[in-house]
Amino acid sequence: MEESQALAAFAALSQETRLRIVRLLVQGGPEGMAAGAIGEALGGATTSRLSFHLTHLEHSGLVQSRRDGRFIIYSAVYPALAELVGFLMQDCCQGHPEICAPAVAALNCACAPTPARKA
Amino acid sequence: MEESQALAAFAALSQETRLRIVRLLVQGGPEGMAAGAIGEALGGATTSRLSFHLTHLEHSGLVQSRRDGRFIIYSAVYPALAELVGFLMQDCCQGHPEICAPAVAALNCACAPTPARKA
DNA sequence: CCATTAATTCAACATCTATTGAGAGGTTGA
DNA sequence: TCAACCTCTCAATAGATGTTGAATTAATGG
Repeated sequence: MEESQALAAFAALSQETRLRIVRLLVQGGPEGMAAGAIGEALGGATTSRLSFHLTHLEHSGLVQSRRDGRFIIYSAVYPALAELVGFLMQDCCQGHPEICAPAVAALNCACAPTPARKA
Repeated sequence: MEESQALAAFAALSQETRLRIVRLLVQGGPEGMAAGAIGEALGGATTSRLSFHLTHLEHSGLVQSRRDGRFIIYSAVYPALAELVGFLMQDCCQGHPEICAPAVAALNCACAPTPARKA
């Protein structure tokens, strides 16, 4: 992953509305959600504001969209999120896993088994 | 982790100089690096600019500092980084690990054994 | 105690970013 | 085709952020 992409992604995540959208879509799974549904879930966001942030997120590569009839469905781009995390934590423990192992354990994701969980 | 902390952290990471500093410190381990050494490693950054960004990072919680004689040593706060990632990816697979497992595998960190590595 | 080294603070300026409200583009079913 | 619906685009404004250079604080050694 290139630095410029990472910067764009972090910039996208540094805004309240956008961070909420990304977390919503991450939890929403691959099916995604229509723009209107996202707006309802967030509450109190004009359509133009929402559109601005969704476009921003799409340009950052963290979110993708497809049209379904009148709706535009947005969904999280999981590989992009993972690459971003990988870019940030690259070479985090230089042969000394004990340094960051407890930190990584905090990931608390069912699909990233930690030594503690022994999966 | 609270949303406001996450927003501050992502904002900190969305700036070129600061992202480079964090990655440098992540790779630098718990011992940390003096402000001057960080400046040299980055190349071409005035001391005031560097100080501005280091202070910004410290306020965000991603980096901590301690004085050692004339030097001020900065180091990464690993648990904060992990919490941030956890906050972003929370409930990313709602019982369907196959959705984000390949993504998480991209983490590529020796201290986060993936199913593929069977550690 | 003075000179030197290390790093921070401050104010001013330029730049970037988000919000708002009005209007326009596509899509569907009658 | 028309009306209803969902969403996007645009220009103006207000607010937040980064850079610069000069001055300042703090610690060390002679």
